[in-house]
Amino acid sequence: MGISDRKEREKGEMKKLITDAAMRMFLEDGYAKTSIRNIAESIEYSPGTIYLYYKDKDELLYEVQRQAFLKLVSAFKEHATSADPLVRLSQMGKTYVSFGLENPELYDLMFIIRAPMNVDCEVHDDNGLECFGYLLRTLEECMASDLLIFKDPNQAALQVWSMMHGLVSLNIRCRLKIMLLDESSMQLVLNNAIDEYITSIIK
Amino acid sequence: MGISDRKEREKGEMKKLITDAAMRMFLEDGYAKTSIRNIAESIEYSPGTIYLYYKDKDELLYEVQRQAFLKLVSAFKEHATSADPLVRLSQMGKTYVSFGLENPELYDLMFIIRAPMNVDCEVHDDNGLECFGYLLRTLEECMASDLLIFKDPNQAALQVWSMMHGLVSLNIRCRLKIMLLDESSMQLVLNNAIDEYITSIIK
DNA sequence: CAAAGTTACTGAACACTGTTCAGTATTCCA
DNA sequence: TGGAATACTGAACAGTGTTCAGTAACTTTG
Repeated sequence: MGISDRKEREKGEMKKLITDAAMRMFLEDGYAKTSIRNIAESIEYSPGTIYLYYKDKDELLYEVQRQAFLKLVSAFKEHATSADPLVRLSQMGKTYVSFGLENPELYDLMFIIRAPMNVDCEVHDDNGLECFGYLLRTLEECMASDLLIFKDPNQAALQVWSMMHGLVSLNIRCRLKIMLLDESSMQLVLNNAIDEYITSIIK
Repeated sequence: MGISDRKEREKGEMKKLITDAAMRMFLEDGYAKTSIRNIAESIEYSPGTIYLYYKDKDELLYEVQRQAFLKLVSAFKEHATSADPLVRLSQMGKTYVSFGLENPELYDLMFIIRAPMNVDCEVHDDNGLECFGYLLRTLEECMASDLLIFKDPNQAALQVWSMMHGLVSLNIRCRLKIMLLDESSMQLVLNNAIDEYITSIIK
């Protein structure tokens, strides 16, 4: 049956058409300001059509999230490659923070917003699991050589991630304006914070 | 003129009536799920009336934010009172995280959400300045006795705050579900993280 | 005390939002 | 070629923040 194969393929292409448009518009204007009608208009379909491929706006978000986490993993694979796990940890921190500052809308939908329509706090597949695993393995490698102050790799991951997420999210939400830094020195201050933090957790 | 005095007073009372209702409903259902119509209904006025006292929904948010920061300051003043600045720092960390976990919707509107209607990243008065000052003074006191590893109090505040905010906000947004902890052990893990972190920044 | 002026409030209306679904047009298979 | 399956539409529903002409109550003035 070549026809049902083609149908399958076309369905996939349509889903991709939608998520690509969604990704583009989420990146540009953010999740909240992008409406289903806008997405439909940009791909020249009616609003109803999108619901034939995605259950609701949240499901569209999860799909874009999935791709966003792939992007983050790629960034890690590109910039956090040192054989030395301590150096790699530092590279990961800087990669993570840069990723957040360079893609604020993407970071937003990955880690900050809550999808407003449905019930919160569901686990969404393996979104981010690979990223977390990447961090966990690096920390385990560090701790195998007794290089860090932590007792438990999960505790370590929690703390490192919290620090990096704190830096990025407070910055994205402009809560650091309270410190009266100009934008140019911000990147410097953040990098300094990462370095200082990594130093402080080394035994 | 006693009449204009009364008018002034009545205007204040009306504003308080509105913000009290808003605070109650934001706390219960969150900012996004609370509509102007709901607030109006709960105080038995028409939706338009609210706009005679507050420019828009954001201004209502800022007012509630102001009160929320007062609450946080009170919590500090109640639970972070040790004369020893190091102990006080630890108390502040635990108070901050508890505050976040016990009032997630309040924490949300203070530090996480972005008001969706208007332009972002404006500085909103002195919201949170007192809280930040409280932290800064404690850190300065610690550093005056050369107790911490930091070089600059502002850098110190940035890092401490980022860590605490990271812990709370990742938890509130359920991103720590990836670590597969049950809810009861979460508070323990977080407290442990705070202790470990404070220890790691002591010289 | 009554008329005029001021103020407080209303609720319909506007332009949006996510979502649904009866109806239509197209494609597929017998 | 006719009937079934599929793909898509766009109007409609219930909700949102916000505005504003119109009304009702209160205050000041003649």
